[in-house]
Amino acid sequence: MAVSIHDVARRAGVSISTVSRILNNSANVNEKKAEAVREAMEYYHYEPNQFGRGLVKQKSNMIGVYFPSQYESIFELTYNLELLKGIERVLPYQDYSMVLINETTEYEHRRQAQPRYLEFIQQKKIDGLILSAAGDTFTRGDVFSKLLEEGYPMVYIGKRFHQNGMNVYAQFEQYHLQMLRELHARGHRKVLMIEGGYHKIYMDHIASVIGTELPDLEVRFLLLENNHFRRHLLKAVEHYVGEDGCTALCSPTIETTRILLGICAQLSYRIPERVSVVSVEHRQGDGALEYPAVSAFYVPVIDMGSGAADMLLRTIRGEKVEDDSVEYETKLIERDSVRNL
Amino acid sequence: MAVSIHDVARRAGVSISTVSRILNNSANVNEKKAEAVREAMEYYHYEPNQFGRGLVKQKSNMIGVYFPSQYESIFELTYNLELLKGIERVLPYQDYSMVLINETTEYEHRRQAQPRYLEFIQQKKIDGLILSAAGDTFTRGDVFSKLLEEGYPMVYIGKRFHQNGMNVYAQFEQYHLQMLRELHARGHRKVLMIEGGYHKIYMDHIASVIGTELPDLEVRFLLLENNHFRRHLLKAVEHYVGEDGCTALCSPTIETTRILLGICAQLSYRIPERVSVVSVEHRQGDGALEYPAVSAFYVPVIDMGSGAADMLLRTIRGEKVEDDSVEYETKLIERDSVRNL
DNA sequence: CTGTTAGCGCATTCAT
DNA sequence: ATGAATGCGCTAACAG
Repeated sequence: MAVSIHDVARRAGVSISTVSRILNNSANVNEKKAEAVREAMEYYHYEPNQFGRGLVKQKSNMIGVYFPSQYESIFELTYNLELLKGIERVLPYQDYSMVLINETTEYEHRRQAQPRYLEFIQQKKIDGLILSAAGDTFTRGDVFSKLLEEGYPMVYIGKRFHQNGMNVYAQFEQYHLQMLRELHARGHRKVLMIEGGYHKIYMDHIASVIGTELPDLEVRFLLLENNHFRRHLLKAVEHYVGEDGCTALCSPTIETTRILLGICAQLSYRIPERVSVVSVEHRQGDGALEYPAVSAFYVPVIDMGSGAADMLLRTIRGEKVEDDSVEYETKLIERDSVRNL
Repeated sequence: MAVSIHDVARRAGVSISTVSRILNNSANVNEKKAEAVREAMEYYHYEPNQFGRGLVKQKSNMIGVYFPSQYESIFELTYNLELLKGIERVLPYQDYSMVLINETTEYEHRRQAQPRYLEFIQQKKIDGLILSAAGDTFTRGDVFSKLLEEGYPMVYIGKRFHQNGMNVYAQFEQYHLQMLRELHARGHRKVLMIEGGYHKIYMDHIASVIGTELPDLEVRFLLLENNHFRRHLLKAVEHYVGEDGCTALCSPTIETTRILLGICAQLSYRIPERVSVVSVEHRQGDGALEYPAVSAFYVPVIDMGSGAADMLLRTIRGEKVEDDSVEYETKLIERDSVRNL
C-alpha cells in the first residue's frame, strides 16, 4: 500500500495531526518539527490520498463539463473546443481539473435514465458543473431545474431561464440580425442564411424582426440537419445563388463556411465577385485562414469558457458572485469575402 | 448532509452490510429484503459516495489522459481530438470517465516541477493513464520510466521504448515513405515534404532511406515550427513549386493541407494540374471535404484511442493483456489531388 | 442469509 | 503548539 500520513508522521517523529496541519496550513507549527515533516514528505514523495481527504471535506477538486448528446462527437465542433480551452485555461491555477461527462446514446448501458452528470454530483465526484446546451435541451430538464433550486454550483452556457444558477452567453439572435443588417447596408437584397437545425426557433424570430425592420431584404433560411452534408449544401447553393439570385451567404460556423468555399470553387462562383460570404467564427482568426479570407462575426467562446469556469470556482469557494449572468459581445471582423453591391 | 448508506439501511429495516451487498452484488440477499432496499434507494435517490467507497477500494473509476505541453492547446489538433473521441467511445460502457491532465507552461503555479499526472496518480485520483507524446518527450521521462517499472497501468501512444507498459502506434516513418513511393510511382521526381518541427529525427531517416531506395527522387523537407504560419508556407510554396520545380506537396495534417489549398488558390496553382497534394488525415473523410478532394493517408487515430482505452481498462481490471503493443495500419485513400506525370 | 465490526486516510475537534 | 480521539461512508472479514 502507498505511503500515508502515518508514515510521514512516524519518520518526522510527530503525530499525524501535525502533519495534517502543515499540509493544510491550518495552524502554526514549530519550525523545527515543520522542517522534519517536510523532509519526511520529500523522502516518501508523499501526496495526500484524495479519498481520505475527500471523505472529510466532501470535495474532489474536480468539476464536470457536460455536453448534451449531439449529432456528432463533442470534439467535432470548434465551439465546444473553444469552450473547453477557455475552461482549461483557468482550472490548473486553482488546483482544479475537469472531467468530461458525455451522454451516451445507448441508454441500456446505464443504470438509470437520468442525465449522466447527476450521478457524478450525487457521488460527489465533482464539486460543480458547467454545461453547454443548445436551447431546448433545458426543456426536459426537471433534474436540471431541481439542482438549480437546491443551489448546486452550476453555470450554463446560454440564455438565462431560471432565477438561480449562473450563465454566460452571447446574443445569438443579435449577431445574426447584425449579419443581415451589414449585408443590407452593403446593398444586398436577397441572402441565404444557413443554420443548424436546432436553432429553428431563433430563425423564426429573426425572420419576423427583419421583416419589419428591413422590408426590402429577402432572407432565405436553410436549416441543416447535419453541418457536414456537403451534398445538401451544394444543391442549396446551386439553387439559391444560381437560380434564385441570392448575392450573399451567411454561415453559422467556420466548418460550414469551409465547405461552402469548396462548393463555390467547384461551381466557379468567385467570392466575393459572384457571391459574398459572412461567417460566424468561434475561434479568433479562423476566417483569416481561408482563401479568400472570410469576414466573420467573432464570438469569444474561449472567454465564455474561462468566464464560466471562473464563476463556478468562485461559488465553490463560497464567494458571493455578484454578476451571475454575463453576456459576451460579438464583433464583426471584416476581411475579403463581402462585396458592396 | 447527503443521504448515506445508513439512511437506506434504516428505511429498509436492514443493516448497512445488506445494502452494501446489494450495491455490489457481492452476495445473495433474501429477495424480500432486497426489494425493500431497492425501494429505499429509489426513495432517497441514493448514490454511493465515492470517497467512502474509494477509501476502501482505492479506485476512482477515472483514468487520466495526458498531453505533454505543446505549442498549441491540445484541443487544436485533429490528432488529439480523434484520440479523445476514441477513448471516450469505450469509457462509459465500462463505467469509467476521463480527466484531462494538461501541463501548464507556468510552472511557478505548481508545487513541484514534476509532470502533473504524477500527482493524480499518487493522490489516487486516477486508476490508470493514457498519454500521448511526441517522440522525444519521453527522453526526459525519469518519472515515466519509474512508473513503468512499478507496473502502473499505462498506455502510451507511440513507438515502444520500454519493456513494461503498453502502447499503440502507427508507423509514422512507413507511411511517409509510402507517400513518397506513391508519388514516385506516379512519375513525380521532385517533391516537397512538409512536417512539424518535432519530427526532425524521422525526416532525416526518411531522407536516407529514400536516398538509396529511390535515387532519382529529389525530396525537399520543410519543417514547420508552427503549423499555422500561413505566411511561411506561402513563401515556401512559391519557392519550391514556382521556382524549384517541385510537382507535389506532402502535408502532415489536414489543417496544414487546408492552408496549402488556400495558398495554391491564391497563387493560381491549380490542383492537381499544376501541383499535386497528398495529405495525412487523422479523421476519416477529412480530405473529401476539401475542394478538390485531397488524396490522403488515413491514420486511424480514433481506433488507436479506443484500443488504448481498452487495453488500459483491461489491465486495471487485472486481466492479462496478451497483446501489449499494437500497431495500426494506415491506408491511402485516393481522391482528386494527385496527378500522374 | 445477515448483522457487527474493523479499518481505509485524513481533518478536526478537544484536551493538554 | 501538539497529540489523542472521533468520524466522514463504505466494503469485507467475521461471527452467528
